[in-house]
Amino acid sequence: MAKAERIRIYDVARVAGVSVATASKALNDTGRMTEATRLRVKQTAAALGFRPNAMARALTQNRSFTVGLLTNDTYGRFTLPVMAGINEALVDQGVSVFLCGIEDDAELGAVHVNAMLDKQVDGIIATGKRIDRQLPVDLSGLAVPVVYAFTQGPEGAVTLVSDDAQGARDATLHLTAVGRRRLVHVTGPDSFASVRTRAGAFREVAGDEAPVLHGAWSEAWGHEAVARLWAEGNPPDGIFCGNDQIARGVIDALRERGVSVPDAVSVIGFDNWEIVAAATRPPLTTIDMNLKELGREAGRLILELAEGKPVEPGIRTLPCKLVMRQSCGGATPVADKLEVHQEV
Amino acid sequence: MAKAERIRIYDVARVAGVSVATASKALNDTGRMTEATRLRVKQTAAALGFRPNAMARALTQNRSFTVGLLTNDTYGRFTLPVMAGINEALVDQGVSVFLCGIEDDAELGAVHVNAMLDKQVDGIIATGKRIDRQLPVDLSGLAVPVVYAFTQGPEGAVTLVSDDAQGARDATLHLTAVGRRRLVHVTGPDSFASVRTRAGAFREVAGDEAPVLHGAWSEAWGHEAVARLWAEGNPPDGIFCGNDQIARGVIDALRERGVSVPDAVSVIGFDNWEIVAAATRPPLTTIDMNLKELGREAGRLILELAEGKPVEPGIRTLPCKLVMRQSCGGATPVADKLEVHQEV
DNA sequence: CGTGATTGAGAAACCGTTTTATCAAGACTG
DNA sequence: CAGTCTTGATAAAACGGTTTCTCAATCACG
Repeated sequence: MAKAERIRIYDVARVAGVSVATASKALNDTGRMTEATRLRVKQTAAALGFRPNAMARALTQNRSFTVGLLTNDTYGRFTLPVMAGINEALVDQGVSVFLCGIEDDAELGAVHVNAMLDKQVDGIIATGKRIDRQLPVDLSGLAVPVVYAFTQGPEGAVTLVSDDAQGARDATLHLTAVGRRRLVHVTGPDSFASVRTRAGAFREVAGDEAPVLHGAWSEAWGHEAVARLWAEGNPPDGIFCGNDQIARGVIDALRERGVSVPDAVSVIGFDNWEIVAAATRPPLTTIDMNLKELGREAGRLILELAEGKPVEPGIRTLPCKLVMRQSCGGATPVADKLEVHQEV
Repeated sequence: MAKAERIRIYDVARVAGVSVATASKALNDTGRMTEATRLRVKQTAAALGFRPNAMARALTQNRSFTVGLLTNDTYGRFTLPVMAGINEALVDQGVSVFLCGIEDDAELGAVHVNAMLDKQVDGIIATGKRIDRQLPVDLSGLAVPVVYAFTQGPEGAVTLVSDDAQGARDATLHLTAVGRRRLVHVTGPDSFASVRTRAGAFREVAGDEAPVLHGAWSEAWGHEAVARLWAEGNPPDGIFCGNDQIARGVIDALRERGVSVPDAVSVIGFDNWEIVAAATRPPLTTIDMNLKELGREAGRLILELAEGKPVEPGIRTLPCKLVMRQSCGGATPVADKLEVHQEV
């Protein structure tokens, strides 16, 4: 469509019969001039299909309308929803996002950070796959603002995390709400902060004696946990799993044992990884961490920082929400697609 | 670390006792000068920690060292490996990647494309979740080069796809290699070009009469297909599935029926979606589409195009490769992590 | 009606590079 | 030794915008 030569502001000015200075001011709604002139310039620009060269603009304003997103989450399980939220918050402002996957390689991280800085990013958002670990790069003392989303930042940084405690509490409360009394929590390794937080919240609701089983973040561990629980007497009637993969393993194992979900046992997961949660039989009731909203918020914050507005440092906690499907019984099952995309 | 003021080339020039022109040429290995001068400038630049302002550079060279990646694959199943490859090919060249998810929204697509063009991207790579569909944006006649990776481009475009036929052939051959004779193909909807290609290749090897069952791309369909196949007499002893999710459904259904995989039946998938393939019991032998390599190639091509080098248009086909795990028997099972990351 | 304040618009400087054109000095050439 | 060729380096002009000054024309006011 648009071919060869790009329209420059110079062209707009000439056609509109004004100087470039006036044209610039007209288009940016700055400076003083007749409303008529401003309108004429704007219409001319629109008619000519003028799109300002972002590079030139960046050079003078020292703003590139670009932010960098750094992640070490290769599969994108966490990064993609966050990214979607960020983009959503920024696209209207004309801000684009550089995505850089850096594995856990410090050197690669440094390379990418430098590339970003060279490109004059207005800010950097760091995100990861684990809330209690820092990325293998030092982002402190950079000339640009940094926001940490779903990964740990240094003291005094602006950090966004989802509310593990509230999510775990809601999950456990949901189990009690559907009438379960013998609750257990099957979760990941004790070394994860979020595991400890969730386990704490679980016991807050289920009682200090309620069992918590630690293992890997895998379906296999879900199977094994069920084997253990059913080997002892008095198996649970409500299982809160640390993530959806464990939950899937648990549900599969229960079916293999002939234990009905949700009739005999309710199972609830954590993450709302749709690809897993929707494939379990029955579909998994789980906790959604609202990562997209977290991304949106991160986008908003980095923008404010980039514009020089003051942002209070510290950890901001965003609520999780319960997504009801059919693995807990009790509630009316909701159509999957609907529920998942229903968020505001 | 690096604080307040950035070092400009002006500073380097002053300290090195040369003009900015000389400094620029020294650092870019252009122009004529004593080797001594060149070296002195370079050393000064290094000592001062000079990093050129990419915006300013972009303005003169009309190259931003930036490319846009457009995708409609929300889950990142296909996009992320492609992206990883692209980044790998480009990071050494100092090129960064804008990632834009555009769902299937034409308007959103246009917004993002325009944002990219404003930022003077050197090229755009379009990728998607389906090889036979175009993205809902028109990228033809743009001022910048475009490469299509794993998505359909218009006539005469530079397009990269994985070799569905070869992959399907290899999968089927593998089933025969482990001694299977009654083969079936359980795959996705007939409307997908890759489904038809793979089915064709399957029959090429397995015989024209070999059954092909079409359904959804889901575990549920895998279950149902098994139910159907075992309802009739003479069930298959080798099943080639159109993707890993179907394969997982098939394997689960077989276990529920007490049919041993791989003793009684061999199952092979397609995609090598590790999160699925590694979680099936037994782990899934499957076909890897080499998406990362596809991304690398896309990166290389877009770079050549951006540099004005001639690139022959047309469709380039990259080979798939067989990833052996344990669902087919026959071969020595390979440790999962090893196999997956072993690629060159 | 003269004078100071306000308004609308433009000229020019600037942002940090690259690149082109220019130029002085030294190296050949005949 | 005068004239031409190289060579190494520089000044200045881009690149495409934004922003700061400056200034003439209009307006308000006593």
